Amino acid sequence: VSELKANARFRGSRFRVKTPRDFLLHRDACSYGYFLLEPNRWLVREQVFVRTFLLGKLAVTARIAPESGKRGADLIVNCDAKLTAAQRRELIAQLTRMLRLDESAADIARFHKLDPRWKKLGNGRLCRSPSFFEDVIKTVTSCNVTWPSTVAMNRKLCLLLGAKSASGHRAFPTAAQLARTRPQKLRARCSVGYRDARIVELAKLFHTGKVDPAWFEDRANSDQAVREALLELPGIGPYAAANIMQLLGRYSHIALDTESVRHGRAVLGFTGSSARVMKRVAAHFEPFGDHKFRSYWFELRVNYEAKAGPAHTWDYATSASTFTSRTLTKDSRAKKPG
DNA sequence: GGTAGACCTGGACGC
DNA sequence: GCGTCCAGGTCTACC
Repeated sequence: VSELKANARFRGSRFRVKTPRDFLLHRDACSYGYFLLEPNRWLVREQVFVRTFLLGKLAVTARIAPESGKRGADLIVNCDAKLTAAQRRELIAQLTRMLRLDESAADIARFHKLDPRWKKLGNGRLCRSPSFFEDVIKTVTSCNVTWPSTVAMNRKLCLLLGAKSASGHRAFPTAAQLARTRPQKLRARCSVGYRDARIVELAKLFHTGKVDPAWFEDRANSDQAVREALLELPGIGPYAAANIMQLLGRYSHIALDTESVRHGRAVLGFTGSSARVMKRVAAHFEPFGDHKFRSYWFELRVNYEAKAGPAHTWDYATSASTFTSRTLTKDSRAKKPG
């Protein structure tokens, strides 16, 4: 019954989107933890991705499902509103960025040539946000907190500021919206703590054009230049910069954090201080060169999935509690599911 | 250049 | 139910 009701709300525009020949929605959408963060929803039972997009001023919720279970199947998109041709193009552009549909099978094959461990499964694409801005804010909400807090911050940000679609879902706040929000309000209503001023400051930098997403997305700029520019931003340190770089499709740096240390000790068998283990983890992935983040990330995921099941069986409702309980490790709380 | 401590929130734990 | 402890990355001050 609930499924029927859900479908009834998505009787707006319906269209199909081409995917690369190796693409699988359940694998490539659930490839990085951001698929569990609002306004993204992964419906485990239906294996459908739901997300509210902002198209100009219109918030539109879309249900995205593969036409079949085969690799490279078209995606069928059902919206809760009628879209103009321009709005449809914009939604497809955002979906393309999010699911990395512009990363071809040949691009993924280059990664597999360097690290053949993931060739059979086809792992390569890492899910991200429809915009650079959302990726930056989501990264800030993942710093210095455990996963349930990151989930809560994103949920509350959408609830407080996100535009509402016809089916009642919320979009992610825009830079303009966050830029005119008082930090104290963010802290009180969204549980962002001391990140309040940093989030508003970041939003102002984007809103005023002092941060130009096009510059960061431009492949002509070197990884080093992009990294240095990211480190100039408030709330962005070495971990956040490396994470945002991988979200930009630049995999030459590993986002080293406490999970890296846990992995170094538990899986790679490294010993010594945290700083020493971290250095050894960095050295361990050095042979993977410009693809090292992906090698690192998919290696981490092997452990997550061994303990919590395949990522496409993780849903929003249970992920927060799942990843805070001690089901993943005996001696540490898992922080960032992938 | 390296390091210690403050910054917040929420889960775990002991009582 | 309450209080305490702890995890988590960035930033600033200090050596």
